[in-house]
Formats: sequence, C-alpha cells, structure tokens
Amino acid sequence: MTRSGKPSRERIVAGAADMISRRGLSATSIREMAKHAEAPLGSTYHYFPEGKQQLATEAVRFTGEWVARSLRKELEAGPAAGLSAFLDLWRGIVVESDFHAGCPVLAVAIEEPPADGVPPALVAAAEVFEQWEALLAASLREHGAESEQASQLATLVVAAVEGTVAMCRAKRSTQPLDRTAEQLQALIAAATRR
Amino acid sequence: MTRSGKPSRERIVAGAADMISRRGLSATSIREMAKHAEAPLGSTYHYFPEGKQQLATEAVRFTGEWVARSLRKELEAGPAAGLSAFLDLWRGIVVESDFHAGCPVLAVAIEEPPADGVPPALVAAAEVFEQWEALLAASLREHGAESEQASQLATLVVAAVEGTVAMCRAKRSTQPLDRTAEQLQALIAAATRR
DNA sequence: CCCTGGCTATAACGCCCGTCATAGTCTAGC
DNA sequence: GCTAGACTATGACGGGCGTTATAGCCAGGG
Repeated sequence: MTRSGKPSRERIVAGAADMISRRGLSATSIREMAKHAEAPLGSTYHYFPEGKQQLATEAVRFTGEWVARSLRKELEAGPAAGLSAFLDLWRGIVVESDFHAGCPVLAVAIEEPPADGVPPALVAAAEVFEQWEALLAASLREHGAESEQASQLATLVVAAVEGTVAMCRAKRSTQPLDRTAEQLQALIAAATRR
Repeated sequence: MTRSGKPSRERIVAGAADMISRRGLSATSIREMAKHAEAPLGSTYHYFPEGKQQLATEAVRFTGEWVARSLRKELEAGPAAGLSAFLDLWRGIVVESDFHAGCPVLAVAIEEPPADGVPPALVAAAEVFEQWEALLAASLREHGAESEQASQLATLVVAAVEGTVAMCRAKRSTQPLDRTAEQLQALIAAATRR
C-alpha cells in the first residue's frame, strides 16, 4: 500500500512537474523528485525505466493535459472566458508559490538539446504549446475571428502569458500579468466583435 | 597578452551569456564557461571573486545593455522600427544557433531563488526587463500613445517576444515569431495612429 | 637587477549527480 | 501455503560540480 492515498506513479509525475517549474529540468535531480513525492529512488527507475528524460516528458505532458482540460472547459463560454481562466491559472501558480514556480513546459522548452537529435521532452513541450494554441484558435474562429488572425492571436496569447509569468517571477510582482491581461482581453474582444 | 584580441574579462562575460542562453544558469558550469572563453579556470575567480552568481549577474547586465543599445538606436525612427529591431535581434539569435540559443535574461529569471533572500542575478534580470519596457513605453508615449496604454503595450511586447523565442526553440521553427511579429506590429501601428 | 602585483597553473576539498545491479520484501492468485 | 511478479532497499560506479589554496609565471617600474 502506498503511504498517501494516490498511487505513487502519478504523485511522482506531478511532483516532478512542480519541481521542474521551479528549478528547471537540469537543476532538478531524480533523487529530489523521489523525495518530494515520498517515493524511494528505486521506484523512479521502476516506473520510468528510460530515466530522467522519460520522467520529464511525462511531467510536461501531464501539465499540458491539465491546462488543456481547464481551457477546454472554460472555452465553452467563449474565448474571453478561456483567456481569463488561462491567466488566472498561471497567476495562481505564481502567487501561491510566492513567485517561485512557473511553467514547467517553458522550463523544458529552453533546455539545449544534445548535438544529436531532439530529446522527447522537448518534443512534448512543442506539442503542448501547439495544443494550447489550437484550442484557443478554434474557439476564436467559432466566435467570428478570421482564420489567420485566430492562429496569430492564439500564438500571441500563449507566448505572452509564458513570457509574462517569467517576468513576474523576476520582479516578484504580478504587475506584468495585470498589464498583459488587459491588453490580451482587449485584443480578444476586438477579434470576436465582428 | 591575451590569446585573442579582446581582454579576457569581457570575453568570459559574453561567453557566459551565450552559454546561459542555451543551457540555463544551473546547467552551465564555471569550468565550461572558462573553456568556452579560452580562459583558465583560475581567471574566472580572479575576475569574479563572488563566483558563479557574480558572473551570471554580469552576463545578464551585459545582454541587457547590448539589447538596450540596439533598441535605443532603432527607436529613434519610432516604435515600429524599434519593435522590428527587437524582433530581428532575437530571430537572428534563434536562427543562427539552429534553435539552440535564446534569451539569457529569461533563463536566469526562471531560476528558483533560495529560501533566504533574492540572488543578485535575479534582481538584474528584473531590472533588464524593466529597462526594455521603459524604452519601448517612452517611445510609444512620444508617438501619441496614452500613458497607461504605453506601459501595458511595452510589457506585452517584451513578454510576448520572450515567450515566443522559447516556443520557437521547442518547435524548431520561426513560425511563432512570424505570427507574434504580425500581431505586435499591428498593435503598435494602432496605438501610435491617433 | 630585483621586486611587486596581475594573472595562471594545478591540485585538492566535500558534495551531488544519473544510472545500474543486486538482493530483499510484500501481495494477489492459485 | 506457495509462487510469481510488482515494488523497495541499499550501495556502488565514474564523473562533474563550486570553491579554495598554494605556488608559479612574467611584465613594468624603481
């Protein structure tokens, strides 16, 4: 029986996502991830036999799906509501961690790949960004935005929020998020008005 | 005499900025920074007696001032020209490094600070972001943008570009930059039109 | 000519890393 | 009860880390 209610494997992935969002992938050791999830080191190699890369990949996908779920749900009420949910989600993470945590997908995205080939975690990060953009773009199109404009705006929203979260951490303030939020909200309102 | 023309100290700082922009701060060792700058390890501790933190801080400030110089110059021709220069600068870094390098300021911004106090490199990152925003906002105000709107738009530009650069690296494509560029250009045109 | 002070060379300190191997424990199903 | 397989415990491997200490080089000024 596992110590805490949930099965270990998922706890390890969720904990890894949290740690990666704080310190980055290379600064997070497998030993620390195991300890953070109250799991033995041996278990991580039992559940993730490909090692650190596999764990990182699953952490990225886990975060991606978690955010996408929230996005899908809130986008039912329209793009403006979806944007608000997206902003609030990241604001919550930044504030509740006292400006220590951010987005694990971004953290993985800026890791340099080795000279030969692209690591799976980086591919997963690209796919997650793509998914978030696609959800936003589809909703924008459903609400009257022209197709090309919808794609561009969706990319801008994801990029701006990711960048803003990082700026908030550096400044230890949510002011960047407040400013970005207002600009993006106005943009979405204008794009869906026609 | 130093091996290559320039004094060692500056070469170390510039090289550190490049390496940090690729691998992040914690994944970049002082030994590698020294080797990359063709300088002996001992020299790094001679020039930067506070160690890694000091070197990181100077690398962030170095990049900040380098970008600010380009921004100041191009902003003389107006906010749209400044934005173009900002975008082209990062596009060049991403493309010329084959999607391996990004922004060292962002890389430092997402490093988790220790429980006690904020490391100087993180403070420097916040100041650099602030400086870039201030330059853009001032130019926007000079060209007819309302004050609050100028601040918000400047923050959005910096955040969006930082986020977009990271997305380009993950996707190994400049498409995000192309999309973000079009959106931001339209925004700046609209804000300075009145 | 020597000496001072900026720079380099080399080695060591203790620590943590990713990964692997091996042996042990526990539990579910027969 | 017993066996198979899922999980855990433990320790080792080679290697890189940040940092410090110490001794050596070598130009320039007196």
